[in-house]
Amino acid sequence: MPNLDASFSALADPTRRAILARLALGEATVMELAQPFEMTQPAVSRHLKVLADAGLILRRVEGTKRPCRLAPDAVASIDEWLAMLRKALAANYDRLDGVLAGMGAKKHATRRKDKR
Amino acid sequence: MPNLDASFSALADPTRRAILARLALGEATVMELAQPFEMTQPAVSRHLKVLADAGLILRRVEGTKRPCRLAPDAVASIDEWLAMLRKALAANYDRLDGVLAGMGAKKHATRRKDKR
DNA sequence: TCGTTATATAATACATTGTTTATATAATGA
DNA sequence: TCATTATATAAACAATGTATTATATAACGA
Repeated sequence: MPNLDASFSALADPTRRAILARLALGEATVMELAQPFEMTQPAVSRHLKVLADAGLILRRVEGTKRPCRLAPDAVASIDEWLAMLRKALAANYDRLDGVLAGMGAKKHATRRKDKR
Repeated sequence: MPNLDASFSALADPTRRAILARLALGEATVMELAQPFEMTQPAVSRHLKVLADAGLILRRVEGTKRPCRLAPDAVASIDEWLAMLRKALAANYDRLDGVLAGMGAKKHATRRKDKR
């Protein structure tokens, strides 16, 4: 299983997510990806390398082309981690609900946007 | 819904994921979080700000403390995006399976680790 | 009110990342 | 074999992000 550092780091970049979204529509070569994204080919190649290293995409060789596609089990490991959070949320939420209600600080969570 | 850029960027950092994992065990104050992670308090504060801005955690005020906890719907928006990938994978995988099989390039994906 | 505790902010040093241009490599077709 | 197409790599650099120390602020307890 690919490591989470690489996976999330890869997904953290909007360009790479856009690339994945594009690949969700089907296989695409590097040039095909470079066009809609208004970036140079080397830039896309670099992003693809990041995605590949993270195990999010797979590449095959077809002549001089290297069509990319989404990696089947990429999402799985990410899901696993998120499942941990999900589970914790389910548990903590209820628990805290009581705690918070009991101290009058209920929905009053005091979240400061950025303050000053 | 929080934006994905912020969410994934926040999750991309191992320290922040560790903090979330810690928070999965229950609420914790800044100092409580700072201890196990062997970092200075300001560093943790900064990470918490990132997590809060990304909508991944909530903070409430309790005296001089500011206990943090996981945000209930944080995972949701991330899941939505991943669902898109998941769906695409389900669709593309089958489709490509045929394509690949039909051109002898099957499992031969040629993924270069880092080459040289 | 004063010292302490809990946390945030500022200034700064440093590492990482993303982009570009230029160039290399590798397969294709004439 | 030569020009072309598709992609990768290198070098350079700007932009970001992260960690640290020093300092500010705010609530608490004596």
